[in-house]
Amino acid sequence: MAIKLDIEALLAHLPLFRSLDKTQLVLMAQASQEVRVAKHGFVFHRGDAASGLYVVAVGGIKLAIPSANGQEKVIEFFSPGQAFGEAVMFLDKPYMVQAQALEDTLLLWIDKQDIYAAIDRDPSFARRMLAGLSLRLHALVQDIETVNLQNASQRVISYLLKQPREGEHVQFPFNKNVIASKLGLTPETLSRLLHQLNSKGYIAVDGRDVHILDVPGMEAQLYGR
Amino acid sequence: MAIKLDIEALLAHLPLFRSLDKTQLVLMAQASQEVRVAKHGFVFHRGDAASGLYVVAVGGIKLAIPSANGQEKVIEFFSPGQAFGEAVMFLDKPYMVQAQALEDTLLLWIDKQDIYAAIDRDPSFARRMLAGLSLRLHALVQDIETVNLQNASQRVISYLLKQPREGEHVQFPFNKNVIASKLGLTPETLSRLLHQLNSKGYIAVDGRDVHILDVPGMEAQLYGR
DNA sequence: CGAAAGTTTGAGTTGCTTCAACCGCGGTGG
DNA sequence: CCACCGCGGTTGAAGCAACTCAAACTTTCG
Repeated sequence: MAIKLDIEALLAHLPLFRSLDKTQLVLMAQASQEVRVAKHGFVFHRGDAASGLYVVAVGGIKLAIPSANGQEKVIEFFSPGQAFGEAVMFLDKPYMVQAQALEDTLLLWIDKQDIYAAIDRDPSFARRMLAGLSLRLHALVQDIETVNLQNASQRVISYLLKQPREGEHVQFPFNKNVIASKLGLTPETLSRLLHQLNSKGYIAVDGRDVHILDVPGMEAQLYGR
Repeated sequence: MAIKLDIEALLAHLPLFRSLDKTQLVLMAQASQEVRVAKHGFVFHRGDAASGLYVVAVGGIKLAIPSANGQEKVIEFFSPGQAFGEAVMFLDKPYMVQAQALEDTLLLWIDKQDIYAAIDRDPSFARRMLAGLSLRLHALVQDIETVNLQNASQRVISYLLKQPREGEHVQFPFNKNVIASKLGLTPETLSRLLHQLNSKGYIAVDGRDVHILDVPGMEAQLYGR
């Protein structure tokens, strides 16, 4: 974990900061702090006070809602270049989710005040921020849609089809039990459904590797039956 | 539906516009247009292009995701003073939800460009906008929590406890039908659960009127068992 | 190489839905 | 004025999709 990084360069190609000019970028870079979190380590817990936002530089983060009985519901994943924790920052509420590292992760942390300053200096930064939040909102609404309007099999199918794929090849980025939670399923159910889609000839499963064989057939499942 | 309204005064006490000074308020009022929608009428459908935001002046609106088989999943309700449609405005995507009037409703519509202009003129307006979106996001995450982590009975209980109540009295603002959809239940299940909570002595149901009798007992249901 | 974590498979259970019938009430037209 | 319709709501019975529990198998990693 001894990575030396050029914060300014890193920030420069984040969507969020792309509109900033050189001067502001330098200010932002100065304002940000490195945070290192080991795999399975927590960035924050539910109930913690929010005083800034995080940007993933290296690694991966999952946001989840913890439940009483040790369960958790995964809300979203964040990979390098993505920001999280911005939403709560603008409210004066504590986090209602927890953030946990899926692998050894390097984050940048930027204080609320510095973000506010950037908003005041540059309206187009405010717009980017607004667009970012809107995107997040959009994704959540989609999640609500899948959980409420689609059955287990359809959820798996739409997840697979939504994954970025090279050719017909897709790979699960994390443990299946984390994916299952994101989809609102138990790991057992996910396993069974993958097996089922496999034997129906829609996909070919091999561990975390999946080959999508019949896109039209799968899409048909999302509407018919 | 022949209400004459003072747009400026109306806007003035919306949280969103509260920070605007007199000059800007006038600009905003000039930019906004009245839109009238009869009960059950649609403000927009899924797939429509979004080019501005709406503020409820009189009446009530529900946002919902339509599904193939004529079902729909209710996402949120909006009452006078609340704004909706802002999120999609910042993205260049069509609406993924539909907005329908729950009663005869009067809306104000403000064009995207005018909102952008206000953001550019006044950073504190941008902040309010950000806070508004964050709040929306927060609510959605809570919904995801209830749907995924609580059973049907707990969902009804938390809904009842969340409703604004005068003394111990609560009233369903709409058809139980619509409430059920918001909670991710069928109307039948909602009816049965209300009956059940009634006979257990937690509440007293009379049509749309509910008396909350045993708050501690209900809260206990959210954790235990 | 061994322990721990992740995954699959099987069997049994259940919470909620579905389907269907029925009730009560408000509106409407004959 | 009353019969009728239609809609929102309730109640009952039956079904099923997904979960729970449990055990075996596989991969990961110290």
